[in-house]
Amino acid sequence: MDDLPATAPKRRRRPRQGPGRPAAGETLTQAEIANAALQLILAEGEAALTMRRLGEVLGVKAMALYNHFADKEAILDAVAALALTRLPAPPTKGAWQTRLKAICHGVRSLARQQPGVFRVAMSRPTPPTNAWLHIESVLAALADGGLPPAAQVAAYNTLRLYVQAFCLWEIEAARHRQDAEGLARTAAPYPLTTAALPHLVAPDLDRQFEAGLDLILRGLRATMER
Amino acid sequence: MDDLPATAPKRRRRPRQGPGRPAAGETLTQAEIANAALQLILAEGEAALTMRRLGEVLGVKAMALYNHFADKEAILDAVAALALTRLPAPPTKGAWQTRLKAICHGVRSLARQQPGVFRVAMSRPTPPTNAWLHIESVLAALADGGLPPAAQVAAYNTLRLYVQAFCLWEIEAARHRQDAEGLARTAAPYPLTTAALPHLVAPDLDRQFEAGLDLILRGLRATMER
DNA sequence: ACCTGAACACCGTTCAAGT
DNA sequence: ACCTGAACACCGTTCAAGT
Repeated sequence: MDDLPATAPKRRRRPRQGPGRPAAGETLTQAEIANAALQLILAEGEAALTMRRLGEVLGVKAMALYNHFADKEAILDAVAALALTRLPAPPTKGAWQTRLKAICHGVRSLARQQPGVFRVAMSRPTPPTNAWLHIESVLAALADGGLPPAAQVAAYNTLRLYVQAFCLWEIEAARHRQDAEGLARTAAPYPLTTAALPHLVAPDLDRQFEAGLDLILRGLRATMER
Repeated sequence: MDDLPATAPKRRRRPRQGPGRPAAGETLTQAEIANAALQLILAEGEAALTMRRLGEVLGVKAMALYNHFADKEAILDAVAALALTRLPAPPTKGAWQTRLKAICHGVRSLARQQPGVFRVAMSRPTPPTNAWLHIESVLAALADGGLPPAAQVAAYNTLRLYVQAFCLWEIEAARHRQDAEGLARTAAPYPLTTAALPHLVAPDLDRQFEAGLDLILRGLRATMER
């Protein structure tokens, strides 16, 4: 065994390891941290994203992170902004209905690919500024349909709220197995619920997503025709 | 000063204090705990609901709660079930559209009255069994509109997801002031977004809720007529 | 049967100290 | 300028002990 010199070789440079680390300079950057946080959620889930664990992944103590972000909330905001980056570029050609559908499907597929990241992104009180690009594309489709600004926003919000809520629901449903038998028992007093129970307890999520989207788009078309 | 006897007067009976405590027996009950939890959220917000704090409100140590509930999650489930109790009884007469609207408005007003409780209720992975009553009333309205079970469920879910997401959004919006000026700057490159910005940044929430509801109901009517 | 004390294994964050 | 060690004020939960 070697005995260490009085001034032990202090590794100032953090070890480069793990997929979360991009080609790194000598010092931590915000982008590096946000990226590692996203990868951590991707690999181990939201609960794994703690300051100590994130520091560990980056080869640094938790407290070092506070030199680059005000607090954990700020890191989550950065993750949300990063997640939006993964959305496909909004379509620019085609009928307004098909463009809207494409945008919504893009959101859903992102949610399915990165459920934990999606949940984090949705939990942010204010959307990241790079969301404007996608909002613009929705408003553009609605404007093509002939809606004035106020109605564009109302329709945008309706669509957005439905899609977001659906995706969060789908993620949650994937986590929890339902006790179909138990539910049937408690629903017994309600005839219509009982009749519809198979669809309630084991919905075809692809169909459901499409049906909700179609409902809203049909409502939109009816509004425009009037 | 008195010196205490070896067997100090141990107060077995918890003090009766605070609005969270119903007329109480000698021992804790599940209903008592769930009620106190709901009142605590109502009075001090979701963050205040910790096992220690809840015990304190009930005049008991945190660990005593584990005699009545498996864990904190189970308490939150009980709170969710309790919250549903506050929903108005579903309407039984009137056109199916007006009945659906009344149900949705009932949910929204509950959310506005008890935002913290509503958030907790919405965060539960599985809805409480006393939700069937309200589901039945929605399905009944949709059945009156002529929809078969599968379509009833699709429409129910669309409506439910929109209403829930809207209410959570409204609660969140009430919490966070937006920096309108900063948003205008970041949105500058996007003409339609900029044009619609007043509606985006300071939406008329009453109008928005109604517009979304109308959109979905109009879509439903169009579906039925076909 | 129900409640308590002490402890465990965590959190996010502050602050003074090091280089 | 950036990172660290130690500490603070919390969490939910377990477990043995008391009555």
